[in-house]
Amino acid sequence: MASVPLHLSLLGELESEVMNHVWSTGQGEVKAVHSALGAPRGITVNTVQSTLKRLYEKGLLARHKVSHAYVYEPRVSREAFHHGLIGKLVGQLVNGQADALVSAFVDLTERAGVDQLQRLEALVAERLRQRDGGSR
Amino acid sequence: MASVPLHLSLLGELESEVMNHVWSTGQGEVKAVHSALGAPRGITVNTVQSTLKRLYEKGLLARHKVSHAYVYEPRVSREAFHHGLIGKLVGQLVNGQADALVSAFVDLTERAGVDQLQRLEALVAERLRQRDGGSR
DNA sequence: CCGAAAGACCGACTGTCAATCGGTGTTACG
DNA sequence: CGTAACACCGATTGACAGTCGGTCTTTCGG
Repeated sequence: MASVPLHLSLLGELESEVMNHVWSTGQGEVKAVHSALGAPRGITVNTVQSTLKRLYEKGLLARHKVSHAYVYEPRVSREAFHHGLIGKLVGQLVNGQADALVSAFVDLTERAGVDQLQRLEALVAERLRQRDGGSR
Repeated sequence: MASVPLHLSLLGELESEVMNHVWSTGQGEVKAVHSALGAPRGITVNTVQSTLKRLYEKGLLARHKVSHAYVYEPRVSREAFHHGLIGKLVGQLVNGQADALVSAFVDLTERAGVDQLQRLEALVAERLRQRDGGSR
């Protein structure tokens, strides 16, 4: 019935690291990113620049010129990105059987610690409350 | 601090459909799979066979000979596969900030319906109970 | 025992995409 | 105006998936 295509647009190795760097430091100048990630890898500044540009073209980074150089900065937060990713994955995987997914997730959360489990509980409770007495 | 590589081994288009077919019908003979998925696409039986084989090599399908032909069957359940996928994704994404993830997930679950939200609640409650009074 | 039919494999191509550079313009500044 | 710094474009390499064609092997009715 449901053919599940399964198509997430993930990032490559370098791309991921670059995004993380930019997300962490909140900003990304080619030189800086290269010093932090490129140099250790022994790759050219050029490569880093291309990657930054690709990320920009993918809409994950924003950039603006300062003098004649570009300065990049995140366009979507790490959270938003992850959120979207998980959303897509989940959407594609679960085409009906949300059950399996939910329990799978609880498993994961549990592994992350009891505190997270409790946090999850609180969140769910809140949502349900909003639904119940909520408007809409 | 944490560089998040981000590497999920997803399946291709055809591969996904084949897996779904096998999961649904519980079984996969080349001919059958081809009739169901290949023919409509206008692709050769050969292509389907290659795909089945690749899936087998990836460990997702098992197979055994019946006469001189192979009959495939799922080696991991759809649930297990999804579980694993989500687990990897989550594991790679969240390297510390489990928070964002948890709330993101609740969002998704909510979108799936209140019933799922309640199911989630029940599950969490159960886990917490097990932890509390549980052995270990 | 023999040949056709069914099926499994291997090798080869194409297309997509990330990672990488080199080479070539461009621009800000002393 | 020359140079250093930087942006871009184009090309290459290395995965992979999707697709086949060609070929070797096994099974089975005569």
